Amino acid sequence: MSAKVLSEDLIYEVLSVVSEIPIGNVATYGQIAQLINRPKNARLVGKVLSQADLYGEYPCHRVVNAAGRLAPHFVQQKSLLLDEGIAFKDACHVDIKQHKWTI
DNA sequence: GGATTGACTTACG
DNA sequence: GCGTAAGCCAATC
Repeated sequence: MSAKVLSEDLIYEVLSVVSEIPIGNVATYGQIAQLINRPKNARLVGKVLSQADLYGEYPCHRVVNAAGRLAPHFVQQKSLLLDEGIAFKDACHVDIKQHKWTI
């Protein structure tokens, strides 16, 4: 297998999961962290996604935190989610109770 | 190689 | 629901 266990593998796994999030659903960082076999690396997921656009185009806007809040550095996220039919509770909170991605 | 930081999570008050 | 504290891990300085 690959000898790399750092960023490139992490990025590949994270983006692979993110790309599988169906339209109309959102996932949390912790959820993705578990899917890539790293239940404690929720923060790494966010850091990877911050650079994900440099590795390719992925629906990183479908990824929110456990409270359903949007990324503080990703203002366009709201528009992208609205375009996919995601319901918002507030300017910075999606209706995660309704749209949370079930594995 | 230690200290700091970060698109997080959970627990507690 | 919100602020604070603690926990975890990799990248960066």
